[in-house]
Amino acid sequence: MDTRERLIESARELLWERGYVGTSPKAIQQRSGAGQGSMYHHFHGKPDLALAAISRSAEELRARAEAQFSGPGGVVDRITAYLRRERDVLKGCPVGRLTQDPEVMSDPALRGPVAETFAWLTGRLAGLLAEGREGGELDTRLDPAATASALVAVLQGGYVLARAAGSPEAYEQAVDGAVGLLTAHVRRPAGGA
Amino acid sequence: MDTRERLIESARELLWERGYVGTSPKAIQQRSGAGQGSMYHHFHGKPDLALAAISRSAEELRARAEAQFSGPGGVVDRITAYLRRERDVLKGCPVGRLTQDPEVMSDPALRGPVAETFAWLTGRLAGLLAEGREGGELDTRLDPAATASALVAVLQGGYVLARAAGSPEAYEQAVDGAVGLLTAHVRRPAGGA
DNA sequence: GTCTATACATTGATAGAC
DNA sequence: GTCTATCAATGTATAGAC
Repeated sequence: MDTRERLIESARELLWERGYVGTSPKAIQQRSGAGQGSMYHHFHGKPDLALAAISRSAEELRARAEAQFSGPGGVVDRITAYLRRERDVLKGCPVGRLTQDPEVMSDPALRGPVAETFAWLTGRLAGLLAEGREGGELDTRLDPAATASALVAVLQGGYVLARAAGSPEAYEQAVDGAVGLLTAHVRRPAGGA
Repeated sequence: MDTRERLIESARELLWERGYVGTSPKAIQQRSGAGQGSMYHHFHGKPDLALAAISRSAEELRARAEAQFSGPGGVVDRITAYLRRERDVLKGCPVGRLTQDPEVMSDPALRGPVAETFAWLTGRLAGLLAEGREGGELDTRLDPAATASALVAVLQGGYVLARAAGSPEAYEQAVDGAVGLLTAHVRRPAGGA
């Protein structure tokens, strides 16, 4: 991994752990093993490097989610697999975390990837739910868009509960609750993969 | 309002807007109109003042929630009223926000009020749901504890979605989705206040 | 109780040698 | 491309006068 790459990966880790305000260029340099001048050679400054890091985290989140959404099984199976996928629960969501950072939200360039990620995620889930409803797997009374938002919110809020409690179980309980509520809307099992 | 009080209120606002790492003693002093020495006379330092501010925000959240929980109507009415209560959605949750702050979570004193708040909130909601189930208002298949966690998570995650989208509508959509899912578990309308 | 002065570390960046 | 100065501003306090 070259210097530029190490800088991006170190910035990603630190943004995840400490957010934008809590992450200094110096800390990024030390974690990556790069010197002062090296960082400023590859990037214009902290915002520029942060943009590279945020964009990559957003892409990664999307790719990992898509892997579950396009997997085998019925719509409810795939959504449940996504919710229950193994996660670093106590570390929180590397993208959702950034919504709490005023400096990220006030900079359109940094904010862009965050906004796009959640727009895509809720849209993709809404599409799956609509598919399940049309295929007869889900109750017709279920509102795909609203339900999709609620499911993404349970994930993001589950991280908050887990961090507050200091235990991943709080996340799992929230997901159990969401899956339990969703299950009441299942009309018939999926027709298999 | 005396100086000590103005310091606490200014710290509360800044912690809400910018988090612990993003809030400097200097900024608190300027917002409150107090001088350097004045702040260090009333508090031992930043963590001490932050503890006072966090404790008060936690108490306030609890009081406001309890006002809805002990209000009129059936269990589902009261929970829905709580979820749909008017909120400064784009500002986020003053307590939940702190879970993203590594310096808050690593200090047991600062973390305490945050952990207690969410433990109380999910417990209180679980109690209401259990009450609704025993009274015949809710389906017996509904798991009170898991559902309570999911509802609190929808709130916290709804804030994240709203901030990402830059609009309170994202929060409202998530709440609509949660209420829609919960409604499927209602067996009969509540017996009135 | 409040003020001003002082202090020392960190932040975010630039300059210029190599 | 990377390194070592250097820098002005900010962060988080302490000291001591009033």
